[in-house]
Amino acid sequence: MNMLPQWYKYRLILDGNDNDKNNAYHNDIGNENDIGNENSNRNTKIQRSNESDRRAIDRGFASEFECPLCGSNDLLENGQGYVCIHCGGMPNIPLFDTALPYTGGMRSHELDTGFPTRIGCAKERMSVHNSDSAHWDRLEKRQGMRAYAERFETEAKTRITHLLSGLQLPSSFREPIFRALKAIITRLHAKGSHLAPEIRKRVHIPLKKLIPVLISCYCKIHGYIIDEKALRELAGVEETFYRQWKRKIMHPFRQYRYRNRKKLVISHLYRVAVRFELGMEFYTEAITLLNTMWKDIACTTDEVIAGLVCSLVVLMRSHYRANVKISTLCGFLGIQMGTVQARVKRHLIEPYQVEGFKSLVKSADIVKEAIYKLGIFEVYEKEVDRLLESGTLGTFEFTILDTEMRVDLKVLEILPAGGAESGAGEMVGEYGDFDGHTGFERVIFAVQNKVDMLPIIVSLIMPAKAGAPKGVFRKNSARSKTRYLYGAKGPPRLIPL
DNA sequence: GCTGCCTGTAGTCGGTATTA
DNA sequence: TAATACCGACTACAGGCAGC
Repeated sequence: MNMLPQWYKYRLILDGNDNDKNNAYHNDIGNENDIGNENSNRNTKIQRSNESDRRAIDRGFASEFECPLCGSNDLLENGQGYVCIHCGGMPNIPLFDTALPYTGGMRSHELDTGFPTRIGCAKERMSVHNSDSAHWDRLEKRQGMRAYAERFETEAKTRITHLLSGLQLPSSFREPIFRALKAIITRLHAKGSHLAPEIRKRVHIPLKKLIPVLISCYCKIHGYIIDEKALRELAGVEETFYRQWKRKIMHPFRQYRYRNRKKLVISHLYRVAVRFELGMEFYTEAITLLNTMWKDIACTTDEVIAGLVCSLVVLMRSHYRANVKISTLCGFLGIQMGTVQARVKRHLIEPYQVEGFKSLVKSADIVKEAIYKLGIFEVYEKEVDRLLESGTLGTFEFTILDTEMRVDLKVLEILPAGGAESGAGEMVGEYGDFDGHTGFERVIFAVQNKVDMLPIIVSLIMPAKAGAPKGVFRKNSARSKTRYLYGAKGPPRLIPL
């Protein structure tokens, strides 16, 4: 305590439980203002003023000279401010406020002057004490309002910052969350609140409880996934309160009720693709699956939808399973694997009546079979398995002409992975046929890159023009896809065709 | 208040990596 | 090589919530 500044001793003297300290304070005020020897009526008025003064000052100082994080009074002064010696918190207490020059015409009780004064200047107090107590009470009320607003902002922002840093969320969330906090408090006490008037009058929620709920809601609205259990533990708020007020706070937010859910889910898909280095191929396939299944799976939370879609793509493409575990993926999205398993069974296995499903990973083949029944993905791996079993080998090339989309299966040239300009590929399997008369539209190659010897699946999808000569197709109507087959490490690499 | 659905939790099992 | 730790997966069960 000896490290605190001289004027902080007033805080010690102002301790209301110590009569000696009170007397010392009263004497101090009395001497300063030279009002100690007036008539009894005036003494009573002064005493009441001093008492209310003391209470007002105490209220103002109580939070500012305590560490907002741990509540300790042991603050260490340094060159820029004060630091709590227990937790290292830095209360927002400036040593001196020199930003605003004093002008004699200003009165410290005026709102919007920006002065951090508490009880006015000595001259002002003198004039007030010598006049009427109503004026004094009015001043005190105004000062109290401003002190509360400052204390509220300091405490709220400190708590928000503490929780954001604990959850490793961007510090840029602080201001919008603080604005939302003020809006929520206004809303809770407003006439138009959804709460009944008699309840509204009694609503007084400690910031300690309200802020974590608000942070959760803000992250939910903006598509950020947080560990709510960690948030509750960090803030020290009970689960029952948290759940109840989360619903109450979320309800009035039109922004949340009418949010673009699909857009938020897609943002989750992108985060998964980046986090697990699955590449844009995973991302686009997940979006395709999401769009196809959206009507069936939309009746649940955004994170569960994202987890369901990502899990399905991972289970469908075996090369992804080397990079990501389903449980890890679910953990990343803040959901449980059991939830995804129940969704898969409900929305995929049961509708398509696929037999033999036991569990998510163990029955990956069953899941894959059900996904193929959606009709949106090519059955690459099954087809290529058959290619490899056939043992067809040979060297092929293809050329694509500018004027017409002509595909010749005798010609094959692929660009090697890694962006090299060109390189010959050795075909390890070949499947399919095309015929402009019959309309067969897909050709699948299994090729082996000579650079890293990885098997790569190449698919050409060519809508055939009825009646056209064999091998001639509509211009710009062909599209191609590539797939790695087995054992690919690292992000998938696409081979441009 | 009941019911069914959705979601999360905790216990358990099995496979794999690590260490003595 | 055996013991141990860790991780992923599975499953039963409990709690919350909305609809009736």
